[in-house]
Amino acid sequence: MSLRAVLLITLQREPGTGYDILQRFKAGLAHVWQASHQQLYRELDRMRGDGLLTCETVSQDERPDRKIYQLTEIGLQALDAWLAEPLAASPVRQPLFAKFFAWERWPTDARREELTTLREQLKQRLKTYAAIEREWFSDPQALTPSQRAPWHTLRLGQRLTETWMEWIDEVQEEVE
Amino acid sequence: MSLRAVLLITLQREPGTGYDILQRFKAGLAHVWQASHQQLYRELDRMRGDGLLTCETVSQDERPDRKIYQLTEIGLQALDAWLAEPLAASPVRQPLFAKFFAWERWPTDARREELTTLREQLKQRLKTYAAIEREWFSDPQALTPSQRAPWHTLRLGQRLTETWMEWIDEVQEEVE
DNA sequence: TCGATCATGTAACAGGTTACATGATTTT
DNA sequence: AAAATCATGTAACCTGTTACATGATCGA
Repeated sequence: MSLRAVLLITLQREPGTGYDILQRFKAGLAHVWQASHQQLYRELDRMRGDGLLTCETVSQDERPDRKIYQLTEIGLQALDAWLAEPLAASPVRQPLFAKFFAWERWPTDARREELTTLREQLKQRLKTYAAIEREWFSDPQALTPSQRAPWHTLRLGQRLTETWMEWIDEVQEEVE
Repeated sequence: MSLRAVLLITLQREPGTGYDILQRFKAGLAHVWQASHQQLYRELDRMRGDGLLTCETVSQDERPDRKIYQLTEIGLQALDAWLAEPLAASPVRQPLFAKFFAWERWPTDARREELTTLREQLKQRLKTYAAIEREWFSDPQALTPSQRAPWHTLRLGQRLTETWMEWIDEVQEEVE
């Protein structure tokens, strides 16, 4: 259901195509949701079938058609129902932690590479977040409450990432 | 693959039944992995079919049979292969963040309840972590490296949970 | 000329959830 | 008398991943 809800939210803000939404996931929603294009196209078609969206096909010269999706009244109601319902707690799944439970069998080289690579990815993630912050939230004090709310999520994303990075540094320092 | 790897690790430490593993997930591995009993029984049977595990059925009076699973040589090799291979970055999926992007449509009551409930769950999680720490890692200084490694994962679990809780407090303070 | 971007999909498979099912024993 | 614990499963379904497919334009 959550992918569906995320699609309802982004299309409620602004109608768009599957491709457009993919770009939003990469740009302004990188800390919120990721999905493959296959998943998006399939889910958008299902949502249209369920009456949550309408689809308008726009022909373009020299380019594939664009299928622009837009919320219906039913879609809006589904969104409101989802917002009213508290989320279930998300299950814990940390495959990296599992490796620490097999410490004796985990070769030192592999461990070093694993942690270094992860640290790089997290650093990259922080860069992405900083770019989003510059682009959308350059002056946090000047934001209206409904603009400030998404900004909070970005801040948490940053802090969680920082917490991870600090931990990696500590672990590496201790075992090297 | 990750569930399979977690099963390999826990069975390598000590053979056991699906039910046993479920208890380990609740007790000492609560910050690492969660899975339902259905998933465990299905996966254990598949792993036996793939030659990663052997299964010994032990009859008990007055109780259902216990099926004790144990790693085979092939299972050990599969574990080593998994440890050597770096993990793929885990996809970002934060349905709660999505709600913040629909701030205007998110009723105040629902939001308050959502955050309060989540905070309670996180607090509960910290209690669970504290219990694990008391039980398994009561004297961190005295641990051998291979005992200390899992302890590190518990510490990160705690810090991430604390980061979340601090953020909830800040958000609630700002909007109330 | 090669890779990236624009723009859409189908099909098979893997992983996870929910519902249903059984039945004795122990604890409250 | 009711609920939790012990111990196993089947079946249907939903969600996410991987592989395959098409085809034009634009910049290096």
